[in-house]
Amino acid sequence: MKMNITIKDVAKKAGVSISTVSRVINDSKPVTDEVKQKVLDVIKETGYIPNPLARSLVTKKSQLIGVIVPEVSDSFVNEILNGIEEIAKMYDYDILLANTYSDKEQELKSINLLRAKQVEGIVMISWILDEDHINYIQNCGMPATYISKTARDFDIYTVSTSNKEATYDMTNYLIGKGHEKIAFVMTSQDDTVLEMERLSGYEKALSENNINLDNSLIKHGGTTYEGGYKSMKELLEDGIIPHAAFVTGDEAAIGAINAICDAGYKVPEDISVTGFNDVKIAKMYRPKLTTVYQPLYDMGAVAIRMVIKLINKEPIDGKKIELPYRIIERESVIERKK
Amino acid sequence: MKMNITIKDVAKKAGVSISTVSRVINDSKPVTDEVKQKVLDVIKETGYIPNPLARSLVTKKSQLIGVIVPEVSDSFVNEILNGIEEIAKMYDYDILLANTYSDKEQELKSINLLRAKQVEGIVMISWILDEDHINYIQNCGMPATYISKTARDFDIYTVSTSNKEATYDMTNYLIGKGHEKIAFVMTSQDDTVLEMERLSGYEKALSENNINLDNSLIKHGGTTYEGGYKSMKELLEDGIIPHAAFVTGDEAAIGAINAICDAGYKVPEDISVTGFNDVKIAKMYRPKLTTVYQPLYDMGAVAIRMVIKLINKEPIDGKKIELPYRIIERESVIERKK
DNA sequence: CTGAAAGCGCTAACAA
DNA sequence: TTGTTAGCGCTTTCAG
Repeated sequence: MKMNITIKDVAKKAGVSISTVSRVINDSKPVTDEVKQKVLDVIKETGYIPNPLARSLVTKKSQLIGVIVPEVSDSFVNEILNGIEEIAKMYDYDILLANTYSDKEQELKSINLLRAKQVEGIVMISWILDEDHINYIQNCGMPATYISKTARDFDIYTVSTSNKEATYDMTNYLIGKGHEKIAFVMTSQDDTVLEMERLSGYEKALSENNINLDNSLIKHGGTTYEGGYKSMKELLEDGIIPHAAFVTGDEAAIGAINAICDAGYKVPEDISVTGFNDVKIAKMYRPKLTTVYQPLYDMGAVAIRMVIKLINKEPIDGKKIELPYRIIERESVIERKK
Repeated sequence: MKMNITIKDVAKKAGVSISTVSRVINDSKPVTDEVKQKVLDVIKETGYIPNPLARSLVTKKSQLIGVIVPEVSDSFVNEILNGIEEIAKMYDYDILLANTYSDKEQELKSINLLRAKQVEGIVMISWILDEDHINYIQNCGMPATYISKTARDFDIYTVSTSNKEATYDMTNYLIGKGHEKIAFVMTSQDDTVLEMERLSGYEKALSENNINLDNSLIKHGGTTYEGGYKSMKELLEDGIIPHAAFVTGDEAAIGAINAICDAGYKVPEDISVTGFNDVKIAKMYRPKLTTVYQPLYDMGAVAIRMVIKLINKEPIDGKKIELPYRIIERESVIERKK
């Protein structure tokens, strides 16, 4: 368990040159079996580990990928992170993590910071994406993927699920269950693209079923627990009692359910509620949450795989990857009695 | 936004030697204001960023700290991670994350892997700690802190909260509420130290109140949601209906509550339940969970700060840091009617 | 197949 | 105060 054994030490001890040692550890060039074995023995004996810093310096490959996230403790984020981490390790990459707390400044700064740290690529998760982000990502001079619920219209690599369709489907599902007055609690105001995609899915389903759009049913509360709670509370306090609430985030949905319960109503008996993402807690909460399943782990896996491919200049089929979603029926929605 | 500008380029452009440039970027040695300004200008103009790899190679400081965790998506873990990340950044360190999925092999391997990656120190979170871990940590040749719910008796740096006392207090609290038949659902069998500490706290409280220890009330189900659910289900199916259940983990506690509800009992009316950790979900679930608060963020912050101090050979007061805990009374425990 | 030597970008003596 | 130079540990020509 010593340190500081260098390639030199190994070379000397094995009676060969350092280039030969280098060749065997990378098997980059042919080496006689005999010599090879000898070197291998010495390596094992001394416990030599090549210094990746020195290696990176010459190869210009740091084996590092930067991951920018709003917050590790967000369940949407950390389930994705699991996928990122595992695949990265599989390809011998390490992850440099940057928490931004959804601060745009921080997000932009992180890109530079990570680049300075010599990462070879970047995976970014962010709730909100505007032109500054796009510019930064496009000009950062290295492979970058953006994991999002949206961003289909920007010319950057993204992995996502189809929001418009998912929102449309879920709204339809709710309508199919007899609900007409459907509250829609979504991300905060500033996220224009996601906003539009989701809203259009919601509106489309409504109009196809000849239900008038009622703007007072739409809330921009954000996707946090608190946001969901507050939005629903406001709705109820304004005397608006929807048949169902479609909350575009599981934690927010649970916040909404709690707000409903605190106001003396019952879920799903009085008001049905659905979430989005199918995060761990969706199964743990009671009533179990009916929600839109997204393959979070896979989204992370695909995104990191994409940057690795980009780094290695492997062919990629398309800049946009959309992963499938599906509605998971659990207990928070029931048929409305008319 | 170009790359590949090196210290040489800056030196040439500023008409000085590279050492002078090095001096101004590190302000390690005095440089004439005039020259300094000139260099600074060129740096700004070219957008030069020093290559940390090259720097690390010579200074032997990678500015990297390895963090070994069972799983990022565990809420106990990621709330700690927030603290680690933030403080690390504050001291200009980056985090190399290693997920182990609680596999001992992986944990041990990760220590070596991270060392190979030239991290200057390690923070490790692990549910279970045995002598192999201790040996590895002690012999890894670099500063390491262990964040745990236990490990007071090992000669390594740890940050934790006092388990025995917390368990004792919570048990007493439950007894004070009139509960006598108190189920105790804890970590899985193999975690001897934590096991002992917690059990002894539980037993102490019981015996001081003249309540006989009933081993059939003790379950080693682990701290996952599933573990808690299963343990409680088994208990109930064995015809054991406790007055209260003390589950040493919030997610597991919620699992237990669900098992109780699924069996047709009510929480807290029929059975009171408490958790441990006060993780985010404890406030989100209904009934809100009565639990033992632990300063998770602070635990991470303290641990990483400790490692950084160790790296810089700053003085440290004691190898063991115990952070305060406290019982948070919410809704999952009520007074037992006799 | 193997070794010598150059150099990755930087810091840190050592001179000047 | 500044420049020159020798490495840090490694990979990679280039000869042999």
